[in-house]
This record gives sequence, structure tokens and C-alpha cells, in this order.
Amino acid sequence: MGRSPCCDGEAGVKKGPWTTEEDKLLVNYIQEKGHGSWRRLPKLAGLNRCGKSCRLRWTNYLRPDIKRGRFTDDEEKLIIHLHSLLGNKWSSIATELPGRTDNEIKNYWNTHLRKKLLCMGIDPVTHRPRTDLSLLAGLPGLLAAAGNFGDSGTATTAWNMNALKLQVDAAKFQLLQGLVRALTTAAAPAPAPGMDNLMALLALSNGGQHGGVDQNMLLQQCQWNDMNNLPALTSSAPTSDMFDGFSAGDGLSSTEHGGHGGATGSNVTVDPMEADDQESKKNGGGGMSCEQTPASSPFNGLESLNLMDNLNTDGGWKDLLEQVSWLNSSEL
DNA sequence: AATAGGCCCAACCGCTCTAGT
DNA sequence: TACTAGAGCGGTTGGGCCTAT
Repeated sequence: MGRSPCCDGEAGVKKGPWTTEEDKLLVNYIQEKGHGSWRRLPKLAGLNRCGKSCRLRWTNYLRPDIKRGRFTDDEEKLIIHLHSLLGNKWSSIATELPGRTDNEIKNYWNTHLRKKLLCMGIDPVTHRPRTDLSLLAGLPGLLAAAGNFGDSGTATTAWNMNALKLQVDAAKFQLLQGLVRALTTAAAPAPAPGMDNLMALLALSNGGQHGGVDQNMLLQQCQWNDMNNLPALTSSAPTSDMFDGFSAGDGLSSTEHGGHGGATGSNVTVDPMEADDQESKKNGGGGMSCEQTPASSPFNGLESLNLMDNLNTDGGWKDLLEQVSWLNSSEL
């Protein structure tokens, strides 16, 4: 046990980037004799490096079976899935991706996938929707900055402000998360919108011409949450562990939906009409009723909003924000 | 053209695990 | 059983590259 003395006491051992000459020496030696003892290898191969450094250079870079280039969609999907199961066990994950090293996967996770999940409102550690609504607090400001409040005439062009788009998207995801959470929480009162409204939210992103939520991300998010399987509000009270069944294992891919609004997932549809139909069937034909809005609710229910037309232009997101905030505060 | 800032990734560090004695 | 050496793993860093200003 204890720390390896490797490298520690070796004065004059070279560190830093490897030269092509060193690479050549290492490759030639290993191809000829195998690596054997890494500790003895540097001396035998004529390298002024520590064994650890040699091993790392070989396993992460020089090994002939290493696959170079971009990660494919399938690989990306697999990494996310495996990470949801194994956590930061990069070496275990790497064994399932031939030609990829643990270091490469780790780097890719930290620089790309982690951010991607965060943007989707998914906690990259738990692989569950982020339940903190911290981003919501910033949404009004973001929307205002994007010109979405109070001046509907400028909304469309303002929504194309690239500088704000990502932040706004992230906040909108939080908003959706809030809605889903409210819908699935027993304590939540009735004024939440029905699933058809959620599907209308999805439709908002259609074509992206309003600069709305990134459609792929939304589709993934909704598929992730298995939204279509959420209970109707009119049904019996949902359980508090409603999210427990969600995992990263199903249908997550950054590009598999093609970016053209074509959901290939089994339970998500892009067409709002189709979505409404499906929801109607699921909810016994009537969808979720907002008639049950309690007197205590400050709102009349989002069914009064024509989401598709109004959300981006008449402060709809603001209304939605208030609605969700209210639902969440009453839930707590 | 210069520069600042952000991103990416190869490499390092420090710890744990495992096998051998 | 206790100890040690060596290997492996995950976290972190630093420097090169790219992009925006």
C-alpha cells in the first residue's frame, strides 16, 4: 500500500510533452519486447522518462488500436448511458468503447457532454432533471434583455439574439422542469397546464424561427422525462418518487432526432396536433382539466393561453414563469 | 495586427488497489 | 499477516490553439 515512489525520487527525469523521437523509442521498444515492467522500461528503451509517464503515453496516445477523431453519436449516447450507470468510472466506461481511452472519454465528458446535459437542465452527476429552479430567477431578466417583455413588436428579432439564446434556453428548460415537477407532485394544486400545453411548448421550438428552445434538446428532455407517461392531474395523486424511474438509458442522443423536428423516439411527437390527440386519449379524451383551478390560485390556468401563438410574443413565458413559481412555492 | 479570453486535451499528480514476498 | 512495489485510476493543470474584439 501507500503511494508509489515512481517518479518522486527520480531527479533529472524529463517531464512535459513527448517528442517524436521519444515516441519512436517507446513504440519500437514495446513492439519489439512488450512493455513488461513499466518501471524498468524507460532505462531499457533508452528514455529519460519515468515508467508512469511511458505507460500513460502508450495507453493514451501511442497504442496502435487507438481510435482518433470525433466521437460518434452512438459513442456519445453510450458514454452518457454508461456514466448514468457507473459514474466517473472512466476506465470501466472505456472498456465499452473500443479504441477510446479513459482519458479521452473523461476529457470529452468534461468539455462537452457535461455542459450539454447542464444546458438540457439535467444534472450531469445524477442524470436527473435539475430540481433547483435557480435559473428561473434569471429568466425575466433574460427575457427582458431579449426584448421579449412589454414590447411584443420586437420579440421575434430579439429572440434571435445569439448572445442570450443559450441562457434563455437553459432557463426555459428549468421552466419546463418546473412544470413537470408541479404536474407530478401530489401537493401541487390543479391550475397547472395539461400535457397538451406541454406539447404546445414543444411545438414552440418547431423550426426555431422564433429563436425559441432548441428543438433537439427539448425533444431529448421530454423523452428523457418520459413525459407522455406522466400522470394526468385528474388522476389519483402522483407519488413523490415519480422521478425515480427516469434514467439516462433511454433514447438519449444529441443528434438522433435529426434536427429537423423528426422525433424518432417512441414516446415523443413534434406535431402539436398529434400530441394533443395522444394526450387526449391518454387523459380519457378531455386532457387535463383546468376547471379544477382552486380559488386560491392567482391564475385561471394556462389553458387560457394560446401557447403556440402567445408564449413568445405576449409575455407568455413570463406568465408561465409566474405560474410555475407559484406552483413550486405552494408545493413547498 | 495585437491581444484577451475561452476551450481543449495531453500530461502530471496523488491516491488506491493488487500481487508478490 | 504485514509490508512493499508496481500498476491503474480519477482529478487537475498548463500550454497551445482558436475566436472575438
